[in-house]
Amino acid sequence: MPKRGYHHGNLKQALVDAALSLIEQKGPTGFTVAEAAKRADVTPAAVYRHFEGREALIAEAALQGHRIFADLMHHAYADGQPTALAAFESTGRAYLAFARKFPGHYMAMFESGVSVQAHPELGFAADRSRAILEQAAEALSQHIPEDRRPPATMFSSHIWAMSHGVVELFARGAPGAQAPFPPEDLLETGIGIYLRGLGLIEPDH
Amino acid sequence: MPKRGYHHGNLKQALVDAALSLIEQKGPTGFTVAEAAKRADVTPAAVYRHFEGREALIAEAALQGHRIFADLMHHAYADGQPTALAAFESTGRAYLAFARKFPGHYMAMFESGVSVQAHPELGFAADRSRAILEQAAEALSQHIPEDRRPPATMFSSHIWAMSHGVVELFARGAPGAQAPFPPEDLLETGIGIYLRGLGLIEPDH
DNA sequence: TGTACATCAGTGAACGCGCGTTCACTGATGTAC
DNA sequence: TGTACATCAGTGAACGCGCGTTCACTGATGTAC
Repeated sequence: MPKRGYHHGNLKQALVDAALSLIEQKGPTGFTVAEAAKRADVTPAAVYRHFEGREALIAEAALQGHRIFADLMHHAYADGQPTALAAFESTGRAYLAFARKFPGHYMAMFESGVSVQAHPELGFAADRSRAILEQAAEALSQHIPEDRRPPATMFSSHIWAMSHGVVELFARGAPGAQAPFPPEDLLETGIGIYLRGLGLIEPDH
Repeated sequence: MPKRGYHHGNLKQALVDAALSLIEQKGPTGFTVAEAAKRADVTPAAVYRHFEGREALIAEAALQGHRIFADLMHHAYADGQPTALAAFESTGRAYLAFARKFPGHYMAMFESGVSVQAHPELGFAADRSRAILEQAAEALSQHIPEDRRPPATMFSSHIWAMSHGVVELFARGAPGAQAPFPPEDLLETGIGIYLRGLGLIEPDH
């Protein structure tokens, strides 16, 4: 157990952590201020020393999620090494890996209903990871003849959409969608076929 | 105004409709029994003459959504006419069209958190539309040489995932994802590239 | 057609509950001298 | 090092609220004769 400094020591983070595990366990709506406070061994009122209210707490959790995610994407991209193609595929996989490893963060970010309008920091944080994927797409698109090269933002959006769809439909308890294949395989093959369609992988490789 | 038969006449459906428009306006969590009853000009208690409770009402709304969706898919598929390819592409588009035309139903189905476990009818209803997409994929896959033909359920899953991802990320107010392109175009081009990857469309057509 | 009775959709009032939030407070920690 | 004071993180109790749900009821409709 980490030492407690001033009073609780690190209540703010403890509350975020409690919220994250609550969201993970009970779903995006299953989180309550009272319960989070209880898990942090603190009175509900203490929450308001660190957050403006319930929304702000979820927003902070989502924000931390976006940061972790962007770091993960950055690490996966690895400055385009060893090849633009491999780096791009890694970033695609990173999406699913993130959802698997940080389900609480993932839910806070995409399923909790926090609005980006009300919390612009969230938008900026999300931009960071999207920018990495777009960078990867941009680098990769250099390998496509210019006259039939789609905009990089377009094909990064495709990958983003496919990744998100695989996660939502097959890597979680979505209605009517038991996974016919492991989500990892599904995403891998899906991205593979898509990249072949762009002429970036040899047909029948 | 439709005539009222016995007492209200058709309260059950009126409640479902009220719930759908509430969900559409206030989000999946913004729906309450009291508010739905109010919109149907009825006491909250009356709801319990027709539904076991709140969950059951949402489940009915979702169920109706699945039926509409399956009908739409069926219509889009049109028994594989004029070609297997065109029919398949139509079913892909149907997903987005449905989300656009029936946002309340869509949200009830995919974002309201009703569990398929607790409501098996939902699972069966969802199976119907999935089966149509798989049928379309199966028919289309006959055009791929057998030795490099992926399982039909796999590539229907890819399309399903891409469609769902496009809808969630770009056709709705999802965090950090302002649409760089119209969702319809994004889905159209995405599916196009994917099908080219499968060798079903001429490269550079 | 008329009357007596059965059915059951919707009422009105109330319930217990847990929620997010507030407020004056207390007491542990940090700081000035 | 010791004392006096300031700060402010967390307390404890309470609030108003809207929720989902229940219950005995009423009165419109349907049915049997």
